[in-house]
Amino acid sequence: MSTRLSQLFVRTLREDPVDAEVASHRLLVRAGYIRRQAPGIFAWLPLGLKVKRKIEAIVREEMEAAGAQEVHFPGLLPREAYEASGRWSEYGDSLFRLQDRNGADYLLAPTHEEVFTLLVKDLYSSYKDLPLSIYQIQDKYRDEARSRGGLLRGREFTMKDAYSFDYTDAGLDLSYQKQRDAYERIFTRLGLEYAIVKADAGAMGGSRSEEFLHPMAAGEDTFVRSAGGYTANVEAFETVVPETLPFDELPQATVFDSPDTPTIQTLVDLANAEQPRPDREWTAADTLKNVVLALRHLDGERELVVIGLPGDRDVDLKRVEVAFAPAEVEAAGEADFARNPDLVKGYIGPWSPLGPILGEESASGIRYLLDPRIVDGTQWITGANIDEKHVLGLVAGRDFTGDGFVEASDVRAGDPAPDGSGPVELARGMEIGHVFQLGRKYADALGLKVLDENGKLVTVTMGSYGVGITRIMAVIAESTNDGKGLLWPANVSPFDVHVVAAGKEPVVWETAEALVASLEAGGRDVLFDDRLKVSPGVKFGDAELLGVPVIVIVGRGAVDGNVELWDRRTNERTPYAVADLIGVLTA
RNA sequence: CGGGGCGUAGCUCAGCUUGGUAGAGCGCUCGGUUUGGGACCGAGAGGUCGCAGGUUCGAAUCCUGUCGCCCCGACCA
Repeated sequence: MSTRLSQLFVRTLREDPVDAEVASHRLLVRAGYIRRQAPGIFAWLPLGLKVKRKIEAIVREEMEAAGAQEVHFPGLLPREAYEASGRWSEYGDSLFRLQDRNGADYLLAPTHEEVFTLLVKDLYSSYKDLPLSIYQIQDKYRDEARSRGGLLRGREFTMKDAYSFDYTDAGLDLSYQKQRDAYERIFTRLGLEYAIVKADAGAMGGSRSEEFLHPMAAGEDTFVRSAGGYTANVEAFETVVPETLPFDELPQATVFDSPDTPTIQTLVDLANAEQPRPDREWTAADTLKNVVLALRHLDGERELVVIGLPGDRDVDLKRVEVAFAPAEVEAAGEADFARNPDLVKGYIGPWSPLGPILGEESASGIRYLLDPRIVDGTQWITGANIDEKHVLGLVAGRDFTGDGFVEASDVRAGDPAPDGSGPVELARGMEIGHVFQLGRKYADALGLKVLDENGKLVTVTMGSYGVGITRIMAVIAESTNDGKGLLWPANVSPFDVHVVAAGKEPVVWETAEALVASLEAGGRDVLFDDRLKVSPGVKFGDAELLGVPVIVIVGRGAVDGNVELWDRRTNERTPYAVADLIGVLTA
């Protein structure tokens, strides 16, 4: 096949579009691959479609190799299924909802767990039909609070979503592993570096979950990795719990005056000045900070919860949200404090001279959750629940206890990995794939059961596996462009060869035409820049912008039957006799 | 949701302070010259100045409102 640039539906832009910030977005628009239609929604031009389809083809091949069969669902779905799974409300504002002429509720699907589950329920009722893996490549809709980065996070995007159905846990493990292996092959074929990190299952429910993150500065996820090979999303990072300490010999806690201590640092300074420690200085890590949060539950109830954590740590909102999902989390406001006079702002602590203040069994009745580092026997400086007073030497397990532990503190470089593989470092990454075991959440909600070998009804266990096709395209563009333009890996490039005719002599055009025909005959997909009145400079610039990695220049040398092979990646130009070049490029 | 910025030709922008017939470059059309790194000359086409209201003889420009878009942030005793 070949395409003449003079006929191709494309217009390259000389200047950067003003609304595009990240390189992939800028270049895809400038090179005429996509056009913005609405915020986070793009139209696809021929070049963009070609690349997208090549990525899809690779994903399809690996899905089929993994034993998954392709199906296709509508993007427009009725409310009922999502009502049954609870996601009509759980998805919140991110769901595009609409109504038909009769006022019936519909949605534009953000993912398809429900309808896949229902279809399998419709058709299958025996363990003999399982395992089953089916997938689709389809456009998804999510009304993102803030779409960004062009294709990196859109409101309409193409996703490959696969679902596995098993009737045993072992079967699910196997199906999960097959998809996970397929993902490794997909990203390897696409030349994308990736880290597999433990992830939180979030609103999707379920248990085991891993994300494939491509390390990149513009990434949206922060993840941790240790030299010893541990990787995890910060949301899923598990704090290493210290040993508990004996506390029988410890002195009683003492209350001390602490006016003007609006921050942890001022508190630490005051303690060092007036309550000095013999062996070392007090630090922020000796203080117990109590953060008041408000949870908004699905049923609308507002619950205050206090989180106790070492004073040198901050609450990580994302981790907190995961910990309390599906409830939404926000900072407690003035009104919350007004309703709970037990909480003395600035001096909140689990204990006061009058007795326990925090905890479900305490005076306030407010749930009190602790950072896992606050183990029995640890001693703390914390608020005494009296204005301008703190307490020193308050001992966990003796003077106060929490209602449980919560992973709420921020994760820092240098924190120990939970598997003992050493300290972790933090990195930014973009999620390009996600595999997780849904378990029986959807099957339970929607009643998907089969008869097992013993004639007993068992609930099916499911997995769900997503790859963002359009996001991958942006990530590839992001990681391979070189400032002059796009630079595609050969297996997703819109064309195999980009032939540039530079010059106006008839021999140039005759040579170029013949070359294109030969390459085409040799099975190559060729883009031929046949624009007669366009100067060579413009053609070279466009060739660089479009990003086909193999460029052939037919110009001055054509008279002697010579052309140049231009390697876009290395920028090297190598002269060839036409016949030799055809041999090289069609080998 | 909070903060900042911006809406004028297909694209990138000027004009607005100080109201007076809508501008430039690129792109596009026609003619001609040019052709190995974004050529040149000449002639053209193309805009409800985001929208609504107001002030005024007169509004892209001043006032009010509104809508939209882009970027950053979203938690803290």
